[in-house]
Amino acid sequence: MPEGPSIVILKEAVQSFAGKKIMAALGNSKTIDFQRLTGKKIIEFKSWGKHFLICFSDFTIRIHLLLFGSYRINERKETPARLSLHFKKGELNFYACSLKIIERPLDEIYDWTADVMNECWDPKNALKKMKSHPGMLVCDALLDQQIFSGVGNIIKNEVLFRIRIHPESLVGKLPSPKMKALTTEAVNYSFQFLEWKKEFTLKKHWLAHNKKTCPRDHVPFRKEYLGKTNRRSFFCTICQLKYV
DNA sequence: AGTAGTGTTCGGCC
DNA sequence: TGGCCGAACACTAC
Repeated sequence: MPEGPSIVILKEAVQSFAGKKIMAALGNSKTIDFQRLTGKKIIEFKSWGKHFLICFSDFTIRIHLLLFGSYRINERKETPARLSLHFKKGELNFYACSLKIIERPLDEIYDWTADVMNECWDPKNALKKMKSHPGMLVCDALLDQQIFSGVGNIIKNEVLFRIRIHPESLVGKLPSPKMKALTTEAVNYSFQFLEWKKEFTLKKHWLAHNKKTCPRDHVPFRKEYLGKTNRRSFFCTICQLKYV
């Protein structure tokens, strides 16, 4: 489910509920006051990276699907919903997700230029942020939601393979064209991810993630748990250069 | 059939 | 004070 492009798919899928009034709200969430939602009109749906945002006139529900979260539109699962929104016609159900009410205006909270899928995305800001952390590993930089909001582990592995950079390269040691390629490919692959996910052909197009052999050099991929968060990294030690 | 993982937060511990 | 670690979430795919 949950990398940025999947949230864009969710946002598109729920558009019919934009502008609609919530007739009833329920679920097993401990952080949501369901009373507050009933009778409220959804102004619009937004997203920031992996955050899905349901906007009302005076507050916003932030939904994060984490690793296992899921949703159903006009359908229900067996398990109890964390948040279930009922409309005059249809319903929207979320499961195993993290919910939070945001009271402040979103523009005060979110840097829209950091979201690789957003039209406000600005690579100059990403470059500036990376330059302020020269000792950071590129694998950590790509997963840093303040720099590349929406990028997850699959996108990280695919981007680094495509631009031939070793995940343990230091941000400050990347030649400037490689820095640029990082920002360009993070966006480019995210939109390819979006299209392939819609076609249900995402996995078929993986070149590195979960793969055994490098398609360029025909040698085994390294599989290591790297970076601050010890996430799975698949990389080729021949074609992916380590800048240190 | 068991296990790891597209992610993040939080609390405990050193 | 801060960084590191495990737990929690609950399901699917290999």
